[in-house]
Amino acid sequence: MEIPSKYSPNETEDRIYAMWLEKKVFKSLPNDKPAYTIVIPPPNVTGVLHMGHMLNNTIQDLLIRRARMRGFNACWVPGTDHASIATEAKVVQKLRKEGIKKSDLSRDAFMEHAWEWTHKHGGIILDQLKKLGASCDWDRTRFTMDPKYYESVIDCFIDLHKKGKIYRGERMINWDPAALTALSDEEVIHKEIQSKLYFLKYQIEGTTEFLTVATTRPETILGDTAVCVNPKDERYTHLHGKKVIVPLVNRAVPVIADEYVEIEFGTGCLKVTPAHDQNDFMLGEKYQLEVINMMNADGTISEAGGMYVGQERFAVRDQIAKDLDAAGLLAKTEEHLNKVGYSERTDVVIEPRLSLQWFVDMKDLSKPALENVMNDTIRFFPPKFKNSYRNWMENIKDWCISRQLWWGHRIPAFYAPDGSFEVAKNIEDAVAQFQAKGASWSAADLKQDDDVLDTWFSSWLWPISVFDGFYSKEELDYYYPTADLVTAPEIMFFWVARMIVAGYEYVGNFPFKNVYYTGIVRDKQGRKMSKSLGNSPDPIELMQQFGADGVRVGMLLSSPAGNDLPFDESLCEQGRNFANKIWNAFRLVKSWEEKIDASLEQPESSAIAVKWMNNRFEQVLAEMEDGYDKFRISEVLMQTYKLIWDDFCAWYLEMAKPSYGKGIDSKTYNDTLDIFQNLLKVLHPFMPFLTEEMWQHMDSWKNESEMICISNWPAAKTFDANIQKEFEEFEQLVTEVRNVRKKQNLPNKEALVVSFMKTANRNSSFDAAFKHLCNITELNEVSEKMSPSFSFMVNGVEYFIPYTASVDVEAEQAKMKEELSYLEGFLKSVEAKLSNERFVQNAPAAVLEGERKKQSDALSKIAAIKEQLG
RNA sequence: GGGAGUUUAGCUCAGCUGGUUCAGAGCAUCUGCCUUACAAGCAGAGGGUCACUGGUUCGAACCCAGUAAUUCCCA
Repeated sequence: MEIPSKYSPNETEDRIYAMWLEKKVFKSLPNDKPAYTIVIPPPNVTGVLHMGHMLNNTIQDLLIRRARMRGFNACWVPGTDHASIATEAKVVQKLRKEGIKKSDLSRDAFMEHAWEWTHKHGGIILDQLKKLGASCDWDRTRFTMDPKYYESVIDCFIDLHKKGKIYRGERMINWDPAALTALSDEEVIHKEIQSKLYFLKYQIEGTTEFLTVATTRPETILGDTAVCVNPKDERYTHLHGKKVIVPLVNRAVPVIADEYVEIEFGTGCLKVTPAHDQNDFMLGEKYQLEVINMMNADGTISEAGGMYVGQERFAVRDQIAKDLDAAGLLAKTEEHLNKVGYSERTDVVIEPRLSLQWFVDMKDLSKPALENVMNDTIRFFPPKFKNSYRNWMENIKDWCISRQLWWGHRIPAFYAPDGSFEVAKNIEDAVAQFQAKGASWSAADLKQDDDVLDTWFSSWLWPISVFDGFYSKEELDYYYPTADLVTAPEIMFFWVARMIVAGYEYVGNFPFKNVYYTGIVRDKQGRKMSKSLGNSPDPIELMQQFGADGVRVGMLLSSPAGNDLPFDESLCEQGRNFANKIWNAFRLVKSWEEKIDASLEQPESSAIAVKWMNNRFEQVLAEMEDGYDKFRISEVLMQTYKLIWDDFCAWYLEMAKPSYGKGIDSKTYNDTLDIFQNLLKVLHPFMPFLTEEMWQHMDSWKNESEMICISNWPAAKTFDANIQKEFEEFEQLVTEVRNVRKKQNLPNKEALVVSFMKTANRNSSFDAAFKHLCNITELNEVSEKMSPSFSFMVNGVEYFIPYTASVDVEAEQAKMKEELSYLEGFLKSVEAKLSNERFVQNAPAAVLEGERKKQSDALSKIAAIKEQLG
């Protein structure tokens, strides 16, 4: 069979993936084996694959594939998130393009559109993950709005409400005036904005004096109900208890004194607008101030504002500044840098708004979640994230979970006409609950809460609900807690922390053992990849260009946990080249199949090569296992890369390769296949398609296991560090000979004679391989130095290769002199150290010995060069 | 304003308990090769004031203090 010299992933990958699916190798059901479970961070149901997903899912696939090969019952649960606000925004946008306004639709009609959209776009991302090679158990695909999942979210709400952990209250929340919904603190992005500080003049009642107040939001004077100064501020002591007139509005409001006010900021006077600022609200409660809600939900001025009614908030800001100025009530304006909150989804400025919302009381719920991360019951990689986790958890605030949206889990609260309500699973239960309390409302009287729950209020149950854990313990007991969670640090608070909270509350145990935080994928200029910048490559195109394996390697080559990944297509190219390298190694070994000569004994050079390569494999395997334990994924990949490219291809295969036209002995051939097989196994998690394709081409491998993805991970064996030391000596020797060949322009075809100075310490293990690799006919021991000849020292032994006619003797001598002066300098520094009494007294024996060896090596090299120079 | 990081070769990063793993890797670069697996390759080579300033130590990329640059999180 002819195998092409270039590996073409496009022809291979779909075929291999189809085989895996057909053989159901990713399927997991509880059995006798230990479980190894990962739940996917569910992408938005209508999302498309971006580079962040690629990184994230490559890592998950790598972990799950390795676990599968190590004999675990590996279960990777895929699924999607309904992404309440994000999806609803997309649907609203789509309807708008069709000329339909959301406000013109009934809730049911809107939901129909939303489901239609979900069915049309949902699941695309999961198909894209298949291209990547993701070995999910697709039969388990979950969606956060699946009927059973939906039910678990509602039951969770009801349960927490019963426990008194969920309450309804009027609070200052973050209001998105574009999406017309409340947002959690985590959905607000603070940006530093150059804005203006307006200095407004408030007349002191009954005088002609004015008090100047600085504000960034002059339009909110419409809602002013007090002015506050610091009690320690002597400038204003005389005003305590007085009243001032709000400019333009002409309302008299009290001057109150509270430590909250910063004396240094602005004029030291603060206007208090309890309905439109978090801190003002607090002051309002403390001093029982009137609350004037002067803004509508959409950010326009309300009737209560009394002026500018119906106008947009920022237009009013400009207008009111002009009007104040015209009235002589604007003292001045200053440029001012301040932080303004923006909606994560709609990017409009958030309004603090007073409204009735549902909250989860997080104080007690969060305690076990904090404790068990701090004591490493749940481990974070990298651990530095424990700090910010603790910071957040120690200052945790109640979680606003209601959203004024339709797409999501509708809050199970039913209101009676008198305003009382019951939290219940359905309207019948609600009626019964009312009746139990003596209120005889019928179903027709009741109205369910219009709002839905925050998306994260469903995804925080993900590791439980994907196993139907609220209704059956069977799968939960087997798969939970899961092994690893792979996610972005950005959603540590949104999601990771809350899953831990829910885990302890509902299962009494952590949801995952390890959390691996990936970095953010950035472009070459260090910018975050985003749609608006257009700097994100299309993952599907990348995979077409470099193969899924190439892209996987590219993603993992430089992504230590928690570090950002500066992405560059050339990394994928490196991955593709690596695939091709292995492919060609395979072609070589495959070609030996027909060259096996049973009459041949295994040559000594091959025997040592096999011995070394096996030993080397064990050594690197041990390093790799250690790397995996520490989640140092890119290091493990690099170790694998070098093991295959350098050790196996560049050294082993060259040593084991028969001379041109010669056959190969069957022992070397079989040994090579065994080595190759192990290499493919440890490579498989990184490059699943390539390794599976090669596996399928080799019958003897298929005898062990039908597919590499379900073969057995190599068991670690002991290794001998000495063999590696001897090899490194041999490596140096080969390099020296190659250099001599190069200097003399001697091709490898021309055989050489090499001599070495007689010594007791020389190790000859690799001599056969040395002769084979460097085409050396004779390796002679001599007792006198040869001249004229090239000479070099390897581990204290001096080697000689006679000059040929073409050598530039003077240039050679100049080089030797240079080397000599370097060595003499080096020797000096070593001797200086050794003559330092305090060093000799304090340094440990091993270090001292090392220095003495440096000294003696340098001395002998110097002697050799001097002799050579004559 | 509070907190957490980062700074080592042109680029991306290792460097774990202060000392032979100590200045390293991959990529890129340069030189020579289409050598019978692979030019998506092979062989060889060059490249660093470990951000800066001080300190501790026989000894510092590593520990301490300060400075600068930079990233992120929280308010």
